[in-house]
Amino acid sequence: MTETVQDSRHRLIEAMADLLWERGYAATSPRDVMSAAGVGQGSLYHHFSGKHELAVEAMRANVATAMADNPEPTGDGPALVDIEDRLLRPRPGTRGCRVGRMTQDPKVVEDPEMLGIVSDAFDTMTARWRRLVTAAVQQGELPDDLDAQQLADTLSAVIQGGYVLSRARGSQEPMDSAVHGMVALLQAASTHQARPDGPVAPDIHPQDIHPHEEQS
Amino acid sequence: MTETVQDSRHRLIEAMADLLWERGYAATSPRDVMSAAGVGQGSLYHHFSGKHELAVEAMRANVATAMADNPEPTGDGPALVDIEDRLLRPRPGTRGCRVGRMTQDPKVVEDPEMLGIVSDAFDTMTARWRRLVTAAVQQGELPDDLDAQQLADTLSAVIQGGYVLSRARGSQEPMDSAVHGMVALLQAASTHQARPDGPVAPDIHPQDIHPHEEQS
DNA sequence: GTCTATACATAGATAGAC
DNA sequence: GTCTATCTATGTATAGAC
Repeated sequence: MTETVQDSRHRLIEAMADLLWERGYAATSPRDVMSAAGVGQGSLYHHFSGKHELAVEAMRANVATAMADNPEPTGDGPALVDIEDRLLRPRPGTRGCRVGRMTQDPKVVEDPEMLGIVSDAFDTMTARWRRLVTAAVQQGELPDDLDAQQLADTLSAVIQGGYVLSRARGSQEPMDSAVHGMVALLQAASTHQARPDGPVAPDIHPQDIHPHEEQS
Repeated sequence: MTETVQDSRHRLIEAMADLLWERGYAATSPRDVMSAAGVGQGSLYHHFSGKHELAVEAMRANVATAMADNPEPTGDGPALVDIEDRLLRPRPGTRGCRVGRMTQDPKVVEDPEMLGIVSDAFDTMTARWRRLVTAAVQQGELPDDLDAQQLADTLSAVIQGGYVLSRARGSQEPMDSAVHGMVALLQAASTHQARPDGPVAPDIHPQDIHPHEEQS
């Protein structure tokens, strides 16, 4: 709006977003945020009603970042390859997931507004997985008796669980191991045992294709 | 040791164990624990040096509970069935995992003693999964090019991620969906497409069978 | 808009009576 | 062994100067 575009406000949101990721909501104090943002007491309570309102803004920012890191698939190319690429995308195991982390904070889960942000984010992410699974089934790359919603939840869970394992061991290794195990299992389940290259003819019944129903 | 066997001490550990599960370490205050245990200030600091020492004891108790809920497999019967049974065991999705929950608490992860307890627990759990996978491969129920350690991490991750999804949505459903998706994928990957009943002859190379190397 | 000063509750632990 | 004060530091927010 103004010329300087409320620099302190942005700094506070960025700082809170990082601290939410690193320590969670309950363990982050207003003082921590102001210190990290390099602003005084007054700025926080001028721009926000308090810690809660600032955290809501910061949580939305973290969700936006997570979304951008795992965007809606383009849909050209074989879907199974898209699934594998998505699984193998680099992820900072020991730092944890910006969004999934929030689910362990009782203060977040008890708050409808904050929980809603997290819940919607997972709905969106799972929907992206589900469309990829549906496409892979339609392209004949996965057995057609697989339930797309279930497998989408499984794929989301592998990622989220990978973060938990990596934090428990203080190492990136379990995250990488878990996603590679999932890739191997998908390939084992694939009806096309070892497709060398080239696209696949969508030779199976084109039934359940719902390309856009993000969120709920 | 004594006759009354330190009732307050046990009550404190039980109360702390529940609160660690429900709220985590950082968000649980000594007062909360004493109140839940129904004891006064003095008891806690008589039996323990402070919150940290009590939490360590309580964390060990939670690990023991989690272990007992998912015991070392017996090893008779088809391993793939054991894997599926273990996946489908009832789990309180919205409450989260007593052990995995700890990994999101920076205070826990930064503390070598507490992190060690959690880390060892995951090592043990993953080792149980790994032996089941190895057995299933040997019995010819899963393709022998699967990496047992990787798939074990995947299985652990599905459980831990299921908890995260269930807490995000405030519903048991995603946990159940995720594990069912994993079961379906395992069946799709199974080299025995639909074995009606009866045991399986272990007709494949009996090579890599390491029955006992719990922990590290 | 941003700062410093202040206020009040809670976290975590200690002191000392019984 | 267990209790009730008590203590210091921090969390969270307000007041008011600039």
